[in-house]
Amino acid sequence: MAYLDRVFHSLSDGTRRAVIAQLANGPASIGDLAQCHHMALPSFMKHVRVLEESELVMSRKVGRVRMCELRPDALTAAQGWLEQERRVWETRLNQLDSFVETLAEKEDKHGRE
Amino acid sequence: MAYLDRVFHSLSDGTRRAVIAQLANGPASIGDLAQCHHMALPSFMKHVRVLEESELVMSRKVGRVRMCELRPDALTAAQGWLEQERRVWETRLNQLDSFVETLAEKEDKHGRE
DNA sequence: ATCAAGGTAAGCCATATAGCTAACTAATAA
DNA sequence: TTATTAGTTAGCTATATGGCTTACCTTGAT
Repeated sequence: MAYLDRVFHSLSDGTRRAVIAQLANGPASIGDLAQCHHMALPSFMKHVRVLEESELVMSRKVGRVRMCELRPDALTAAQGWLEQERRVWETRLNQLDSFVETLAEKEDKHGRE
Repeated sequence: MAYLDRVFHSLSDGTRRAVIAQLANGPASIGDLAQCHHMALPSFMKHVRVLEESELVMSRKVGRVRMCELRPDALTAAQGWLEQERRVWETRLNQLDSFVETLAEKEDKHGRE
């Protein structure tokens, strides 16, 4: 699976988006996260693994608890893709606009002849 | 499934992202899209359906061919979510920064005492 | 040294996904 | 009117997902 596939797949789950939102406010342990989403620990581990594989989150063990935190550049790839596509789209719309405008001008001239 | 779930899920597939990129350059029929991705028509229909259910794409039938086009506001929801999360994250970092700075100042003062 | 707590591994289950083929429908071209 | 073309529906397969439980391992507290 490609990198962007993993990123967007990570984001496609409400629980994982909530985790990201939560981690944006500071690190948390797996236990904390699981408890506050009313989910069994192993279930939550999977989410954390997905988030790590998409490089949105990183974690390390301190004693027997694993702390998770958001990666600094977490969302830039996704944002980058969206922005680029939007730019292409808007550029095309502008071109269409001016094309239609040109047409209208010609129509106009034609009308006046 | 929630709206954002659907949107990000749509974007989590390379083929669908390619379709979006393609449609940003103008409308296309299902047949066109399928052919240019070397895929059977019915397989492609599923992708188009997913894209429509996530409100990224709309389509209508003209004669016997179905034309697909990007929705004007397609990517704004996804962009919005990303931007907001990023803002939260950066705000927190700034606060941390100034907190550390304050600490450093106090340390400094303390040192001079 | 022992026990509790937090995490991890393994494996079960129901559902969803991404692809396919084959059969059907509806619009167009000959 | 008959073929051809473009979509569509139905159904198959293999794999992935999101949840669970149960058993195990490590670390920290008593």
